[in-house]
Amino acid sequence: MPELPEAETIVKYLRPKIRGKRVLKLWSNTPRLFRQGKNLHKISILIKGKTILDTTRVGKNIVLALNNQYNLYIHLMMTGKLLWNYSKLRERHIRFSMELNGKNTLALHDIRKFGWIRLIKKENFSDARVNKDALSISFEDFKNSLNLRKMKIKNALLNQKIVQGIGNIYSDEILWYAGIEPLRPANSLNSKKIKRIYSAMKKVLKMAIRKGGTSMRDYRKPNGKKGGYYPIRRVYQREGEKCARDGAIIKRIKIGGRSAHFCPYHQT
DNA sequence: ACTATCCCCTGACGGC
DNA sequence: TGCCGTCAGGGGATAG
Repeated sequence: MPELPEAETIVKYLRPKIRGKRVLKLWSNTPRLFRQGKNLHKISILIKGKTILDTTRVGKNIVLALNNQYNLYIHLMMTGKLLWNYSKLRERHIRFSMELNGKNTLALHDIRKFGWIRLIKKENFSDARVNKDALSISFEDFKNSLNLRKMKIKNALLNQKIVQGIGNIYSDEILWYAGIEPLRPANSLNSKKIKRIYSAMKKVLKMAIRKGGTSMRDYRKPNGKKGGYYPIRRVYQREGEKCARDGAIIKRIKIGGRSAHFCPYHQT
């Protein structure tokens, strides 16, 4: 499940490879990919012949900046992978590919077709959006946003309108480090507790980036290698195991249709 | 403003 | 062997 650290890992890998490359040809067999009434033809007209200036990330979105007024946004959702110079003979589930000069190809592999690709005008790439990224958001903005919500803190961390980049794995991990129970209403947390969550958020995401992300089922780096966070995770998918902090048995509950894992002893 | 629920899609897995 | 139900989970839509 690509979340912020996985997107960051992909961006770091791709950035030097595709900087300055020109887009020669686009291919796709999945109309749904483009959403909002767009299609491959409409996208092609605006991209073909353009140069990719840079590769960045906002939340879980991967952003290719073109040398015109557009950015190409890619969201991998749950099973999406970007493949660099993949082998056509080996891969199933390729939904989109982009030929670049120098005989290079960037392809989207996505088993469940939940991922999407959109062209977004640079003028709509607002600071407000960038400033909600989990690694950029200020403590004041984070705290003020949580103070306004009575939703459960687990859901608040997953809500991309509040903070961008956290998914189910890292929300569990962040709350474990912060010692906060996932069911707690966001607006019931005092400044001190929000500070703990804020610090844990930065710590967990940076640690996961250093490890190259979490490979559980589908996620791989564009070179096909696995990320290294999964073995060092503290709670996610550890129901019934002992908490690394205090030895209590880790519980798993459902919150809003998603699984949440936590230590019932130190997360309060 | 927020909650609850469904849907999109495919593959893995357990029960029989 | 294979059929069926369930689960994985981000985000959009919709009803309440």
